[in-house]
Amino acid sequence: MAMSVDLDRNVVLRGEAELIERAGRLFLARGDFACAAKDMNTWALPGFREWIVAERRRTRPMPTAHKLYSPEALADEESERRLVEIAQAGARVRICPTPLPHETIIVDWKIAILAGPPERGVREYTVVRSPGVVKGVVSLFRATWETATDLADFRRDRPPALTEESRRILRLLGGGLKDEAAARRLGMPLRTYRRRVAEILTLLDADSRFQAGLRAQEFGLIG
Amino acid sequence: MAMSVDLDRNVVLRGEAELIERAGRLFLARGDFACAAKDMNTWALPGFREWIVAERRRTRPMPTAHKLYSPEALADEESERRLVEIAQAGARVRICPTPLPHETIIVDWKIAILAGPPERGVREYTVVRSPGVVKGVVSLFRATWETATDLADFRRDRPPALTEESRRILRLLGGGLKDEAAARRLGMPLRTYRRRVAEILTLLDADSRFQAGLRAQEFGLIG
DNA sequence: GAGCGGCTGGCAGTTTGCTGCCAACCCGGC
DNA sequence: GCCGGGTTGGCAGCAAACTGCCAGCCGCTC
Repeated sequence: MAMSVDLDRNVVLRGEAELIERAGRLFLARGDFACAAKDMNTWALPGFREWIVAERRRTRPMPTAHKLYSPEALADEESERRLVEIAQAGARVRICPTPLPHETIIVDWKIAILAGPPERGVREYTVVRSPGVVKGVVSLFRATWETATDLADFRRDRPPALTEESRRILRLLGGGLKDEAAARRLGMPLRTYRRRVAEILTLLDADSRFQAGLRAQEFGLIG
Repeated sequence: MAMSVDLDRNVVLRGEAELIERAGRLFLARGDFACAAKDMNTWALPGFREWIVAERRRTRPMPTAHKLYSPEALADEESERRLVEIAQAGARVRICPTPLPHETIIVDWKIAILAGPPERGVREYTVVRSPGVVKGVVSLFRATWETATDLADFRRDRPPALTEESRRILRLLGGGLKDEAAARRLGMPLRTYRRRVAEILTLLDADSRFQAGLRAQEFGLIG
């Protein structure tokens, strides 16, 4: 009896497709949303994440999202930018220096989804509803959250990882070249060049090019 | 005999008005123009300098001007900016660490004007035409010129002296504020704010605000 | 092959920043 | 007071930079 209840409450799903099919609606919960992961290489299934984000944006009031990551989530330029954009979108993001499990998601502090490592390309997801287990997971999450540092603080004194291209752009900007000239020298259309510059500004938390120059020099990203 | 020749050739004039009246035309010589002074506080007579500059700009080809100053010429923001503008206008400017005489002007390497220190507010100018004396002055000038360092080099690793206002503007720029907001916070009209920013860019040898941010941080003008 | 998602790059409209012009003002000497 | 030179600040035109839009392309999976 008690066992069948547990079987019912804790479901094991294999692969993202099955997860979405069987538990997708969970992500639309009106309540809070917490998530811990070691990096940004998750939710590979195309389009689904965007769909969730769009749905959640519609909800009023927008539930707060708590995101906890290992520093690996800032390892490359693209990941870091995504993280920054998540934070700008209103999520509370923290970085935790200690290793995190592959992925843990908590919906409304009532349901937990624990993801295992990929096995032969397929990841295993355990949807946990048992109040006792969830409570444990939640308190673990909360404890880790408390010791973690805010994304903004963490990034304040740590230069972003930049691609070679970005560093080249920084050098051209530092040379005082106009966008037109810099783009030409890189053999790159103006529109793309400006996209790159805008992305770099995001990574540097800069609201203006002046500020970006400041940070770039501060982080020693030039000479 | 020889004495009267020398009297004729070396004229002593008192005060700038007399200098301009009796020797003003010398400054319009088509030939080269060299000048050594310890700072920029010279040629106080209003308008005259501008007149010379305008006249010389008309001459083709424009004679090269050699300007030699002590580091005091960069002591304050205004002097430094004027110096930079002189250099941008095509004059060759060098800074000489050793003390320079009050002021020495050489026209076309043929006539020298030596200015003494102000006595009771009036400065004494000696216009020298004797070839021997001029030759001596010229070779002195040339020797000093050779040991002096170019303005650009001198300024490269030396932060400009900034007023408190300029530093406040730098902080606002570093805060990522738009011109509109920054000007409002300083209680300053937009036009004036932008004038100040442009002046600061000149002092920092920056062609863009990004570059200015770079330099400002490099010189530690922010934190 | 078709379908899909993401990136690209041109266009155009907006914002932001830059600068010449000029009347108004301030401040010194006379 | 007057004058002359310098600074100021509004305006307007221009240059530079930012951004939304969207068609087209690339790489991927099915």
